[in-house]
Amino acid sequence: MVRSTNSRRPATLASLAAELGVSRTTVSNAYNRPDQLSPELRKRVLDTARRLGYPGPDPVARSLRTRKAGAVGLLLTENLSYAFRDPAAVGFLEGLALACEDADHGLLLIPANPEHEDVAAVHSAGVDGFVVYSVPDDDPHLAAVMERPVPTVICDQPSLPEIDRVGIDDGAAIKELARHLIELGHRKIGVVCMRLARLRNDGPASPERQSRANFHVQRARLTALSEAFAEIGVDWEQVPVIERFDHTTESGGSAAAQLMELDPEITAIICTSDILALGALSEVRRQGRRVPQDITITGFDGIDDAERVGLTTVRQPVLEKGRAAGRLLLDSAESSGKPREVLLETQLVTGSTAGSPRSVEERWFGP
Amino acid sequence: MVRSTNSRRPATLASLAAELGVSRTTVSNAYNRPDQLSPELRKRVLDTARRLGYPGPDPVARSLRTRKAGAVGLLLTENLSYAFRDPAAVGFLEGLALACEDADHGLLLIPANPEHEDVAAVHSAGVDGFVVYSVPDDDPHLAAVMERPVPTVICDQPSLPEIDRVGIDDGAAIKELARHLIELGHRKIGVVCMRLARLRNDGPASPERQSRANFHVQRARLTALSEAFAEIGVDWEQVPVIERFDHTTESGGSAAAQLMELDPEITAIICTSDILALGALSEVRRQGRRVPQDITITGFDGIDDAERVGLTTVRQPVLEKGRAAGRLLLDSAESSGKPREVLLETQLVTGSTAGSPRSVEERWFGP
DNA sequence: GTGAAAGCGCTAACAC
DNA sequence: GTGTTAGCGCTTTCAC
Repeated sequence: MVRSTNSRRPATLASLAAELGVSRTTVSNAYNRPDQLSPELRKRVLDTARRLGYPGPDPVARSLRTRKAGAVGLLLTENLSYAFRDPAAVGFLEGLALACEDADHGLLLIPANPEHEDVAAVHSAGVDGFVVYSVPDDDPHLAAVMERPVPTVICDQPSLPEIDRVGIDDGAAIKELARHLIELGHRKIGVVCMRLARLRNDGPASPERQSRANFHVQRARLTALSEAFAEIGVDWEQVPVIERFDHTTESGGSAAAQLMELDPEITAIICTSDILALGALSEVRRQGRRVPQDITITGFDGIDDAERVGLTTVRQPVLEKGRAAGRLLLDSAESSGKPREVLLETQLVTGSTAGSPRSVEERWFGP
Repeated sequence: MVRSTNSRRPATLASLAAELGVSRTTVSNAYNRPDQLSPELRKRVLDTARRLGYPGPDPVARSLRTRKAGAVGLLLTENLSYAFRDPAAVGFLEGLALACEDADHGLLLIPANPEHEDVAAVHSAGVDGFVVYSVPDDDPHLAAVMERPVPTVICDQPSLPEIDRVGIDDGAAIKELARHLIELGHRKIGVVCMRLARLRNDGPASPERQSRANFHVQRARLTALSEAFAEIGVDWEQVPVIERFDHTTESGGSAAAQLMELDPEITAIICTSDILALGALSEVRRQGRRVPQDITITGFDGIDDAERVGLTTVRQPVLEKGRAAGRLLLDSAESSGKPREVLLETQLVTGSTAGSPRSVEERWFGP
């Protein structure tokens, strides 16, 4: 196997045609419409192409002409490499890749560093459409995507009126979880949540900040929690909510610590992701507390590691989300104008990290 | 945020220029060379663009003109979605994504289903270069990549004389592992390896098949093992090697079972990947044998799960491999003609799954 | 079954 | 600082 040449592109469709003494159309047909010319001629074309080191029609030129790139662009909130760190994101990617593969499309990961406002990468992506995965509603990259005259599907957030979307019912899902905790008897809880805005903020999130969150999913979950607990008379103003910018177990751990220091009386820590919950779990145990006897911890997502340690959480079909997003995008032909929305089912997973809170007496004097 | 229009592309650089009564160059400059025109004019151009719903220069047309796509293509052995299942592949992807991000390039995952011979996806990828990750030397997609007149870097396999490559010294790495087992006293071993050719084969791999393997990495490891054991007088012809096509823990488990049935006397199972080893571990334990007291098991890669369970293995820097491959490709300008090779360091990880074999007496009558 | 003509939308010299 | 010219390499009616 020898590389034809390392130098400058040697031959074009036109030069090949000239060499052969046929028209460009014929050469083009040899590649794209074999039935439009005699097998002999086609063979002659292809053979000469090999001899001249002609690599076949240039994909970019073809794209320009056909107005198809054969690729789907993916925009993520985070550094590209982050996408490979978060199991939920990896699951989503897998599903999306599956859908692309089925439709013979490539998947272009777009470098959209959230720290930078530079949206050039979005502008220069040669794609037939975009999938946007969980970005803040004021993300400049998202705005750039919306400007591109190609179909777009958003997964999770934001929820835009005109745009196809796939997601879950975040509110309903976490409400089910909240009711589970309420039934167990929890009244004093604390919350650890992911970033609520594009600017870093690590610490307590006031109710104002919560309701002003630029991440629709986080906002929906917090709102639903407040509603669920309001139903039993808990004043949400008194519920500590700790925000973390980085989505890591370390963040989850430090947030849990901060929470317990802020209000030692809480009997449960609700985390808006499994990653955060896993970190909280470690931290709580490091402090010598038992779960769930001393404190209850819950997550969200249903990643493998969570199930492995028996975390009480909400399982969402991340792979299906990716696949649904890809399908929606690649079926855009059928899009009859009105935006479509796909809501996937979630499932409460009652693990071993949630239990009934002990009474204050029990806490101090044993069961 | 409103999508300018959902209909057909409304404006082009030319129509914008006409509308403004300026030349196309000026409009182009407004986007690409702000310093080439007055700020006022630029503003007027951009404003009119917004008004007309002009989304900025078409990326494909620009690519055609500039001969740059701003993207790197990635070719994998497996279905795209597999890449997200294998932790080693995910690590590689992360590294590669990092390198691409640094260079403001996108990463295009190319759908190259190994079951199909259809290489159209390779032909239609608008990229500035390819990274090829661990494919068999007779892969038709690889051949298609080699035909494209763009730089290419291969990671792991195959090892082609003309092409830049990044990898590890597979032979040396596994030899170190082999010597470790030899020192522990193992003489009767069995091997579980990954696929050796493009066609499915699940079962024993003869020495001929081993040396004819289309996967350079597997071949190198098997050869090195045979050499290491030859040094102490072990006849490699007698060493059972079980091949598995699918790279899963299930495969590892069934292969281990097959191995033990084939030769109940083996005291160690060397697996050529952690995934296979993890599967072997489960199977062996399921059969009631203790590791390492009853049998020794080793892996290769150093994935998180392996370290978690204390697998004796070889750690290789998967993320660094991805990053190195990306850098090599994106630095191709500096490529002075002669192919470059980057070999990364590996490290023997002595975990808790390798120990001294018990004597036959001990096996039957206890220690 | 084959060819001629007409661009797809853009950028880069170079001249003004 | 702005415009003119000349393609980048290809596909696609539509005649022949």
